[in-house]
This record gives sequence, structure tokens and C-alpha cells, in this order.
Amino acid sequence: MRLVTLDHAVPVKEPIDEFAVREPQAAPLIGFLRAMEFNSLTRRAASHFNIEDPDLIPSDTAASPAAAQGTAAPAPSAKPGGAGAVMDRALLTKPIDHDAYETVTALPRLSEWIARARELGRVAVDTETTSLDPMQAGLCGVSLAVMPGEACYIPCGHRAGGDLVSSSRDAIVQMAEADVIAALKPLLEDPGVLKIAQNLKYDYLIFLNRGIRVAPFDDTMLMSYVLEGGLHGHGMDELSQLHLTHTPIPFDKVAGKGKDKVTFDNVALKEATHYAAEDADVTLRLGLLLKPRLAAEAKRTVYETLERPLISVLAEMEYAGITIDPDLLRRLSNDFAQIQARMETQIHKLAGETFNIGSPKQLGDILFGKFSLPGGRKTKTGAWSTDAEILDDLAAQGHDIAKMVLDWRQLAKLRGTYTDALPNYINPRTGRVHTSYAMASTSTGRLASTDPNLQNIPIRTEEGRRIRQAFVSPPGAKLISADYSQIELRLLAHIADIPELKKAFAEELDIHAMTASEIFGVPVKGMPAEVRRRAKAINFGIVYGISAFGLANQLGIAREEAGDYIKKYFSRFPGIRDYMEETKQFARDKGYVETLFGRRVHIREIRSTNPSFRGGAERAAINAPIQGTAADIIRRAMVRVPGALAAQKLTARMLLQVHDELVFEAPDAETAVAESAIKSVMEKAALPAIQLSVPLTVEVRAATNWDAAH
DNA sequence: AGTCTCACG
DNA sequence: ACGTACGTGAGACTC
Repeated sequence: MRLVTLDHAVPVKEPIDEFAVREPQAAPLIGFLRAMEFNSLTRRAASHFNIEDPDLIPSDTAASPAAAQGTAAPAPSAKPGGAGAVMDRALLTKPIDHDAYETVTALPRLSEWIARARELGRVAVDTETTSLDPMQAGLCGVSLAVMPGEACYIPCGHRAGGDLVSSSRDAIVQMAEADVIAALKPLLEDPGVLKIAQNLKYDYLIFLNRGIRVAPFDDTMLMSYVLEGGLHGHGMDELSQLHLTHTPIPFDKVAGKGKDKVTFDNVALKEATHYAAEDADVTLRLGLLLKPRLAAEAKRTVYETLERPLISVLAEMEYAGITIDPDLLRRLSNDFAQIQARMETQIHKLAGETFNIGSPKQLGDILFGKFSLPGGRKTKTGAWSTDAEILDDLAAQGHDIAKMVLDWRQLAKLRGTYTDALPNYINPRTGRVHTSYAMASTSTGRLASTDPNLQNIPIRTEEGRRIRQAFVSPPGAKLISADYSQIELRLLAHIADIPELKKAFAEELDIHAMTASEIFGVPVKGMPAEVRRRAKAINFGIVYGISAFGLANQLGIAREEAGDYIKKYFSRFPGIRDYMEETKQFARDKGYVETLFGRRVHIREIRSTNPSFRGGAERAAINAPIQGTAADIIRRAMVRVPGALAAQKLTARMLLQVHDELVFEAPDAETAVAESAIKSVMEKAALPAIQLSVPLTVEVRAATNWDAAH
């Protein structure tokens, strides 16, 4: 296997595969114990994180026939465990002793810990900071764990010493941050030392902001996500409870809560050590426990190709951030506010009284109480529902107040969530907006974006698109948007193996028009827009696990009519019904479904006796392989794009991911070359693991703002 | 803290 | 008879 360095990688001086000792044919339980025994404590446990092609790693997904295709390298041969000690469950669950943790306050002791990590070839790492935002956080200290129960905390930014203050100077006994960073950098970048962390992306950014690119690494949160996604959350406290039957010290316990809450730099060193070292200790134990399970449960490829390499890719994206134009947003907000004010006067006039339009309760009371308008529906808590669907109906019946409330609401949404909120996210140091991607929060393998959410920036209305225009490129550069065309329907055609759909995509036909033509018997040429619209809704519905109720609701037609459409669809494409039935059965049997790449999505309520819950679970089971495979494919593209750009000496940077779209920033002179490189990587992203029977098509465009580029 | 509504794919 | 289109996150209001 050839190991190469990527853009931000350090040279691999001793490429040892920590999995190399795994016995390929070991039965799951035996394999688990063996792997635990041999893998966990081998010296020099470097992992090949810097591989050029994520598919060039040993096969472990034989259970997933499709995913096994592309695994080129043979399974590694067994080799002796070497210095590996036996790591048994007793050691991993040995009681936590907070007093056994060391507070490291000077370089000689820190050097000892670093040497110990080097000897073992691995170390668990955790950072304590002053903020959940890693782009603004101050560093309070770093904790390390080398063996279960053997952990330390290295404070370097505390303001409260507690007992650990120097009596002569009343200063806190701690190393300077610069000295800690300088001492840790060689360790954290040492290719021969595996760094284990919980939600590493956070710590990666803390270190990246201080000039360190951590590598190689493992992430316990992501191991858990791959093994047990959909079954439970993947936070450290939950994992500790679940796997170690240990409840870590709650953060509130050391930092307080409510008005007494302080930042971690104000926590006294002794308590800080208890808390921080415990986190590293627990993380190490979780890593030693979960890592062997990845191989034993044939999920190693998913972890190593779709999760682990994405950590640094996402961290670099978040680090880069994106420029927004606050002046444009302010002008928009003012425009919207003026229009809203006029609407408000009108609405109150029609209502015959002033009330808070933003209060669903008050609005419901006016519409359905005071005026007794028809079409009232109650929410599950018994209040009048006033959502857009209800108001649309009222507006269609000629109730102008409903239309006005709808328009008012749209502007309120745009102001509250976007024009007024986004400027507050501009980082004062970088002048840019740095979202955070949650890697383990969805059941399907999608990412989620928070603080702010940049995956739901408006696009569907003209007013909304004006907000998108505020996402801009810096002078001399362009934004490049690249998005997969119809990726989920293409994957449906492949996965359910529907000849007509595959042919339509091969010929790049209008898929919704073709569907309409097939089920309604209307020629594509001269097709009324309404017919195509209905077919489009059906196509979406299929991907969502269609129901007559849902389709009827979406199209505003009778359930019987919707049922007829579905019946027609299934008789025209019987493979779709087969896929749905087989997928439901698979989920019932196994409790999970899988993507083409072997990502497992557990479906918790698939055997529920509650028909409503079970129905929901069945639709989720139908949708997950499609949505999840699309998520896997764009993850693969994201892992490869930075290397592909660097290989052409391009400085273009990936900034955002919006499920089927990637947004880049590139110097003007680079845009054409970058566009074609990006398109090429994205369209080939399923290869070589999966040879899809439909083409993947990516549309790319460059402009000075996101709206124009999309 | 829970509910409702609505922004996105 | 039942209640659902799949997956998210944020802001305002309410209690």
C-alpha cells in the first residue's frame, strides 16, 4: 500500500496498521476478544489516516456485497502482538479514581507523559476551553490518558488556582499556554502516535487555531455512531454510562449552572483535574473498547472511509468560514421591517383589534374563535393550528387576513432567523462566519449544521434569495457551487433496479416528466405543468416511503385519488414496491438497514406494536438507504476533493456542504480549473467501491455570491 | 423546557 | 380505526 501525504498531512515515518494483527476469519465474539487483546495496546499504533484513496484499505464489509467490490487490498496477514499487553474488560472498567489523576504544572513532568505516550504509540486527548465555539474559545488546559486510570491534566489558562497557588506570588501554578503547545505539538503531529478523542473535530480546531494539525487520530464518538447509529446518542456521558457503567462528573458540577455558571478557566485546578483527566480516561477506555468492535462487526471501512478522514476535512472547512455582507443584510432587514409594519396595520384592522401576530395562540383565537372561520384543526396539545397549510386554505377561500399573515410570517422568519441573526455570527477575529457540522447527530449519515445552520439558507422565494446574495466571495475570488442533480432518485433507480428509471437517467431525460408520462399516459411534449408537478410529488413521496395520506396532503387531493396514483405507479414500476417490501422485511428481521457503502442505520421502532410508530419506522427504513447512500457519496467526494485540488496546485477551499451541494471559494484565475476538478471528483465519488448503474451528474457554477452561483 | 412554525435538502 | 409523507436546526412564544 502506498502512503502519501495530503495537503495538510505530515510525512508518515512508520506506517504501521493497528489492525494488522486481526485474524481475518475470526468469528465475531472471538474476533472481538482477539482484536481487543492484540490491537489495543500494541506499541506504535499509528493508523493510516493519510491514505490517498479511502478504498485502498482491507476488506471487512463482505456482508455488504456491493461495498465489498471496491476493496482492493488483501486482508493483512496476522503478526505477533509484539509488545501488546492483554487489555481485558476488568481493566477497562476498573473504578475511576479522581485522586489518582495528576495535575501537570511544569515541563519535566509533561515530558514524562509525552514519553509515555510515545512508548505506547497512543494517547487519549481532551481540551478544556472557555467556549463551545472552537473558533473563539480560550484554552484552559489539555488532558491526556495513556492507560485506564492513568491520566493527567495540564492547565495553562486558569484564573483560579484553589490550593494550587504559589504562596509567595499568589500566582496560579501552571505552565504558559505557549510552552504547553510547543511541548505537545510534536506529539500531536507524530505519525507514530495515535491520538484518541471524543468528538475530535472540536479539539482539532482548538489546536489548529494554535498551529497544530493533529494526526493520526481516532474518534470514539464516530466509532459509536458507526456501530450504533440510530440506537442512542453518542455524547461521552451517554457512552460512558452505556459501555463503562460509569457516570462522569457532570460539567455543571464543576462549572455551576444558571447565574452561577462560570467558564472553565475559573474552575479551581483540583476540580478541573478531576473533571478533565476523567474525560481523557473515559475516552481512552471507550476507544479501547469500541475500536476492535469496528473490525469485528465489519464496520471498519465505513469508519475509516466515511467518518475518520472527514474530521479534518470538516474542521478545515469550519476554520475557513465564509464571508457574508452584513450591510446588505441590514438593508434587507430594514426593507422587510417596513413592509411588515404596513402588513401589521392591515392585519389588525381586519382583525378589529391589535394582537401579537407572531403568537400562534392569539392568531388562532382570532381566526377560529372570534371569526369562527372554517377549516380549523387542532394541534396535538389542543390549540388551534395556524400553520401555512391552514392559512393557505383560508386564503384560497378569500380571507385576505390569512394571506397577509402568511406574508408577514415569511418576513418575520427571514428577519429573525437570517437577516438579523447571521451578522451576530461574524467572528470578530476572522471577519467570517464559521458554522459547525455535527457528524453524529442524524440517523442517516447526513451532516447537520449549527451555530449558525448554513444548510437552511433560503432559496425558494425571491425575498429568500436576496439573503443568499449576502453570502459572497472576497475581492479577487469567486464562490463555486457544485450540486448533485437528482441524486436520491438516481440512487433509487439503482438500488431498486428500475430499468425505465435507469434508462431515463442514462439519457438525461426530465425524470418527473417521464414519470408523469408513464403513469398518466400524457406525452412529455406539451405536458401541462400541473401533470408534471404531480409526478414530481409522487417521485419525492416514493423516496420518503409513500403513503396515500401523505401524497394527498402534499398535492391537496383526495386520499382515494392519491391512492390511485400510487397504485398506478407501482403497477408501472413494480420493482419499487418490491424494494419497499424487501427493505421493510430486512429492517424487521435485523433491526437496521444499510446504505450501499455498508453504513448501518438502526430503526428502533420497526417492531413497535403501535401501528403509527411502526408505520413511521417503515418509512424511515425505506428512506434511509437512499438518503444515507447519498450522504455517503458526498462524504467520499469531500474526503477526496482537498487532495484533488492540491494535486493541481489549486488554492480553492471547500467552505460548505448542504447535503447534495458543496460550496467552494477560489481565486478568479483558478475557477475554471477548480470547477472541472470538483465536478470530476464528485461525479466519480462512488467509485471504485460501487459502480452505479446510473450516472451521477454534478452542476457547477461560479459567481461572486451564493445565489448567483447556485 | 416544550410547542409551534418554517427555513433547507 | 389510526395517523404518517424522509432528514434536519432555530427563533418566538408560552408555561
